[in-house]
Amino acid sequence: VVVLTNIIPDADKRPRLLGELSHRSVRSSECKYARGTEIFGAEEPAEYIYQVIQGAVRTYKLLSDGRRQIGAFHLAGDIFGLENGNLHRFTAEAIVNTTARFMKRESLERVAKTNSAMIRSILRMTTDNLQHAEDHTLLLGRKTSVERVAAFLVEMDHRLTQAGVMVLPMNRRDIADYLGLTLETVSRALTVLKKKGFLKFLGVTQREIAVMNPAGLTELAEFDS
Amino acid sequence: VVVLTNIIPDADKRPRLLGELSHRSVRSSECKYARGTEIFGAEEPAEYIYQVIQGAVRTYKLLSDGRRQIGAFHLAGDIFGLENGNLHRFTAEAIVNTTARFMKRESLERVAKTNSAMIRSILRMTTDNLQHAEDHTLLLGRKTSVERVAAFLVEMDHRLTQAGVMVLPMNRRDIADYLGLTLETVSRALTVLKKKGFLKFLGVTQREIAVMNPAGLTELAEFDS
DNA sequence: CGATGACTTGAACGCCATCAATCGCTGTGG
DNA sequence: CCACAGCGATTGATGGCGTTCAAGTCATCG
Repeated sequence: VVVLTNIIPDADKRPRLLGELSHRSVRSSECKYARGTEIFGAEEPAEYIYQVIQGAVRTYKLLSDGRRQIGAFHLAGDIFGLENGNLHRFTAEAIVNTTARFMKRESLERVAKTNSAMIRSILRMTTDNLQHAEDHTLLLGRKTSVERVAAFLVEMDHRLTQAGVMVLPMNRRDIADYLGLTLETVSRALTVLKKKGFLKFLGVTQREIAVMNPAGLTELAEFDS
Repeated sequence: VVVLTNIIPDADKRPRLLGELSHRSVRSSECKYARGTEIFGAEEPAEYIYQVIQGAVRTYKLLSDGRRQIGAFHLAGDIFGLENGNLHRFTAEAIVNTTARFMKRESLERVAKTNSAMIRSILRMTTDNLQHAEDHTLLLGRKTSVERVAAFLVEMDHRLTQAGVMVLPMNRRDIADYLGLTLETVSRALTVLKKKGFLKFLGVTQREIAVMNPAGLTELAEFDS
């Protein structure tokens, strides 16, 4: 499944891609994953950390009977698979055909031992993940279905809208498993928002969405306080 | 509300209390909070970080209409209020009369600038918080009411059972707001677990609980994979 | 074209929320 | 000392939101 397509011997020469993590002594490689394939599994040794170059990734946990909770979607530029223990706590899968860069966690830790800027970067990313997870607990614990979908749209709007249109890489089931709902409920909530005039479907696929009323959507999403 | 009771000029002399955070140049103080009082509010500047010496603390977020989601309970020894941004993301309140130690965040950061062991400690604590939040999203997104209450009991059993009995510091509403339920549903779930013989109420208050069947409870709680 | 997958929509059900009554314990004041 | 208010908790009755089950549409692909 994993096809190595390129070896980049010196990450430092392509500074923008891994952002703060770039460091001359950390080597990284690129790799393509077909739609639907696993990148790493929960409880596997966390040998690498990853950055999405192009495409989209979901990270999730499963219960024994198959119930799934997606913790986050990772889009171009996002880092995922960063663990502090030795094992991955989520399974990661490509949502669409995806290119990811990866680097040995070991190398990162070796650098972090002596380079406090690197530790800071890792801390910063961990904190960002924490903040996202905390906001998500409020959503999952206390928001209604329409509020959840509105919050999802606001989040995705920020992350992938270009020229007034966002093209969702994930299907309704993924959205549902991210929001703690069923795909039918997600669909109904989208219909409600469409009827309110907050959004429009553009293409034939129902995944190209234009937000008509960002303020209304944000208010509905019931963010903090 | 905040009553300063003690100034400890050199944290290093009491190494066990602040654990990994102990450092000779970080000064900390102690303080008592009466049951129900606020320790810090969401969106306030994060001037201090705290450790529970005795008692219990809840940290939560609110929606505009009063819906509340408790993110975590903090018991003796737990650190809370650690932020990487400049503002607190939760409100913190004492659940019962509580003694907490606190120290200037600024001092901590000053030490962290040159002391990589300190950054590591902070990273470790942040990671622990992240892991807890991630497990909690699975619970809130996908578990049934009885599974949630069972998971809560397993968690609390580990953290505060002594001599086979745990004495919960929080009331049913707090538990409900932690689990994304109502207090009535929590009460009914506890009744179900009692009737199954998994637990017993001991005192007159319904907050002293003995777990009769930890394995059964853990299975019901539906932890990962 | 038939098969398949993604999505929507409808109908019925069920879990949990809501509303309400009751119980027991605690503390307070007559 | 006891009546009574107040709080925490349980229990019951009812209702509603989201789930489940099912049908149907549309686009894609063999």
